[in-house]
Amino acid sequence: MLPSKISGELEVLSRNPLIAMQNPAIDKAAQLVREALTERKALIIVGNCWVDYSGRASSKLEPGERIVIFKEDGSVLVHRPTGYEPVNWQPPGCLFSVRAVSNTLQIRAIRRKPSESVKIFFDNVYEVCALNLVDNGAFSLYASEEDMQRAILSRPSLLEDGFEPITYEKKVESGFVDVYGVDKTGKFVVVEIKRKPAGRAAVLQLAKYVKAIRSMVNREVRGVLVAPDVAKGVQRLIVTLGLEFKALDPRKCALVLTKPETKRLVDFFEDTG
Amino acid sequence: MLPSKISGELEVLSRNPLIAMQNPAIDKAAQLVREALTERKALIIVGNCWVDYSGRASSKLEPGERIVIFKEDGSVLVHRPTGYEPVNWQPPGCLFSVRAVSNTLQIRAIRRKPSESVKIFFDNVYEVCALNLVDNGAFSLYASEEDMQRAILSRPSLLEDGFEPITYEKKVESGFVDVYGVDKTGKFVVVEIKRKPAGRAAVLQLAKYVKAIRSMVNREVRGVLVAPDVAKGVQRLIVTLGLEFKALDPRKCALVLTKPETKRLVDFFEDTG
DNA sequence: GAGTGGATTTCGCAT
DNA sequence: ATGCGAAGTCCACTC
Repeated sequence: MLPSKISGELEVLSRNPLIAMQNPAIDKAAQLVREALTERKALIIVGNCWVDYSGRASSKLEPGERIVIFKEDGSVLVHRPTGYEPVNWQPPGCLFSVRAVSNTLQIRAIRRKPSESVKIFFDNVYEVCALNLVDNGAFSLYASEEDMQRAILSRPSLLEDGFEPITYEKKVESGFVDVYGVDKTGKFVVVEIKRKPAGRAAVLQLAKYVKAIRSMVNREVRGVLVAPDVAKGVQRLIVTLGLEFKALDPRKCALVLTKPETKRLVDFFEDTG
Repeated sequence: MLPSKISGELEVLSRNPLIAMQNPAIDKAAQLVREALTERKALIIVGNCWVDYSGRASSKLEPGERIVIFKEDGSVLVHRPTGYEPVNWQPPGCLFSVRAVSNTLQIRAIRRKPSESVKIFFDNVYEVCALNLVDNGAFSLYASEEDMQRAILSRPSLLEDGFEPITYEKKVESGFVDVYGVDKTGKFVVVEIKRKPAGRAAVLQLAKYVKAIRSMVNREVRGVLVAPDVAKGVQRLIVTLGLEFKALDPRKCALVLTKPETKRLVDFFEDTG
């Protein structure tokens, strides 16, 4: 048995994850492109191209140098040198046709429902990479601050037994309260949520909100800071200002959100308890 | 003066749009990556990597083979071999740091407001492309069917003078009416919109809707087919069924939508008149 | 700078 | 299959 690192490298050598051409002739490029698309490989083409799209809408992209990616599932991305979003694209499930006509590489990607067509024309190809990629790595995303808020609203006992949210993001002067409610003794509770160890700023903000609410209602008002932890020295400040701290791990919130939110909030740390 | 095709190729040769390395050692790859990011070039890295994200939320991506793109504007895309969307990303405006530590290429992309960090680690690089891309090609998108609908609603005179929409996408049995309203003589008008030359199916659908509406109201009901053109032989069918046709170019609709829609609906055919 | 609405949204889950 | 809501949405525009 070889060490996994070594065996992995051998595997990569035998699989040959990459076939690349630099500045190929159009017909050579077309050949590699056709092969890659036929074998459902991922494919990168860099070159000077123009694009016609027709389907739900229509668009035309004049010539320029771009990065075009074809994926194993039949999706297409045309990326300009700037911007997060592709300028043209096609969702997964496309059928392709490839032609080399009068020194122009033409690739058409079509799909049904809705019926859409993207045609890409290259008159200059700088690089073609046909890729045989293996990607089984798990992706896990855990709770955002907003997720923690939803978690508390959907299960108020996360904060404390008997807590009942009244409204959330209540507007006060200079901001919004994350969560706002009443505890089991009838006192108002103002909650400030942080998904990271809370610093001084979070505490001061909470104090400000508590003060604002106190000026509006004639009842006792508690201020509770919810975060996975507090930064060093902040605990003292919390006590000094008459506030409270409740530890809550954002990963735990992720597990609580079992309704539609489950989709992206998967078990990340199984050792969370 | 050289022909533009030739001069363009000379320009490409002198500019050197591509520096590529296949299966480089990690430190060599790091060198090219650092250079490309420093010079604000676009950059493609294909290899085995894992990713940590922390910011609005947090995520972890276990090792696998992916395509990673860095763009001139400081945006980052991590693409798995399938799917339209990047699994991890960073919007434009990032700052980068590159390190090669114990045979691992580490790239960090951070941005402020919101404060976010994406860390990408490669232990195996199959391909690195540093790109010097020139892309000034105009992108134009013109109206979708929905845009045409909005255009008519925002300027009913596109259909005819005196037309007043009542509601749109009115539900009838087996479908929705695109636009529904009253003409200047008080008759009901049912509008069916197509962004391409209308075929028999569109006409028959409109006829069905007209029939459905007639069974619901005690008033005259007109059926108007709106499209840039009608397919061959369909005009007869329209007349036979007692319907009407109104020619409307989707490109014209695009120009009508001058409110927020302007952003993507630019003048595409200046010779539209 | 914050807030609002659209997108060739995409994506995932519900019915 | 269709519809609904969320997204690390992104993006452009308004106040």
